[in-house]
Amino acid sequence: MDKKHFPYKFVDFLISVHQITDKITKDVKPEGLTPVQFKILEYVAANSPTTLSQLSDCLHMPLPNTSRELKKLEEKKLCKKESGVEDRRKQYICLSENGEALMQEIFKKVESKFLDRLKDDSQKDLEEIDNALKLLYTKVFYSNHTT
Amino acid sequence: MDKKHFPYKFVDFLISVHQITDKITKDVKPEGLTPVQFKILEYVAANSPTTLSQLSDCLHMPLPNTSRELKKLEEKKLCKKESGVEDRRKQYICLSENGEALMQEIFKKVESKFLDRLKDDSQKDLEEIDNALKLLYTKVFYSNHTT
DNA sequence: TTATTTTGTTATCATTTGATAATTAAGAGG
DNA sequence: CCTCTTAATTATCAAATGATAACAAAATAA
Repeated sequence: MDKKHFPYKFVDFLISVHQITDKITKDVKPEGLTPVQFKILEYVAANSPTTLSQLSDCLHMPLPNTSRELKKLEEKKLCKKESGVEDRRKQYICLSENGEALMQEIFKKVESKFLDRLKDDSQKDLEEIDNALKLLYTKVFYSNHTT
Repeated sequence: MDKKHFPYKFVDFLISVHQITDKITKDVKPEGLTPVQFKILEYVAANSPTTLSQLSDCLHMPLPNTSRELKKLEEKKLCKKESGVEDRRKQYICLSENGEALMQEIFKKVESKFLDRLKDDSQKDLEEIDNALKLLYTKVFYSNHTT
């Protein structure tokens, strides 16, 4: 297979995405949550239900710290923890009702800020963008839970 | 304009990109650099030359802290600082030779890890992906330096 | 049964990062 | 000249995060 390298660089793309996302999410982040706590909420929102170990693995933070931060999130009534039935060591983690509401509101704001950036684009442009998002999502930024 | 919302959600895309990128850059990050310091290097690599104020603005960190961390980066011989000629208050910041080399090596590794994910794709797929990256870059994740 | 592994908790300490005030130096404008 | 603003530095303290050890409880294997 002739794998000549891309004319376009992933790194450029990633840095750009990262910068814009940072800028947009900046004034959307709720008060009273530390960055790490927000990261956890984000992860749980996208991968619910999950376990402490999985959280710890995927967010690259030691289990004791994950446990500590999750405890705080429970105290803030944003997360729920529940022992598994088949394996009672495992703690299954979900967002609470409050947590769901919070994250949905935040996601909605982010979504609308991005759509604002596209307000001068034609319907055709929007469709192209939509297709590009889908394509990259399925072909590149898929997550293989096998590793 | 009929701005019906996208079938595909930006937030899903962003979270996915963020997770994959995190995973891929994790074992690429150099020893002896704190996360913030790496973030600074990344920014400088992409926006060189820049100033302390700009760094502070874009990375959402207070100027004194930016100054402190940059000083450490200078001590590690990864950044250079130079007073402006027209306005001698401004400090223009670039990567040093070492810094350039370090970041290029890291970017290269990230790049190749992404290409690894695509090793089973056809040439046609790769072209489509390349086009999608370009499209999103120019239409969505462009940075307007005007704000 | 006993030993071992997995999952998570609690406690503790070091490091990193955030936040703020005080200060210096240079430019802008009166 | 003097005042005001901007860019950056230094110092300091609080808060968040990282890292590690010791422990407990449930599953698994011997």
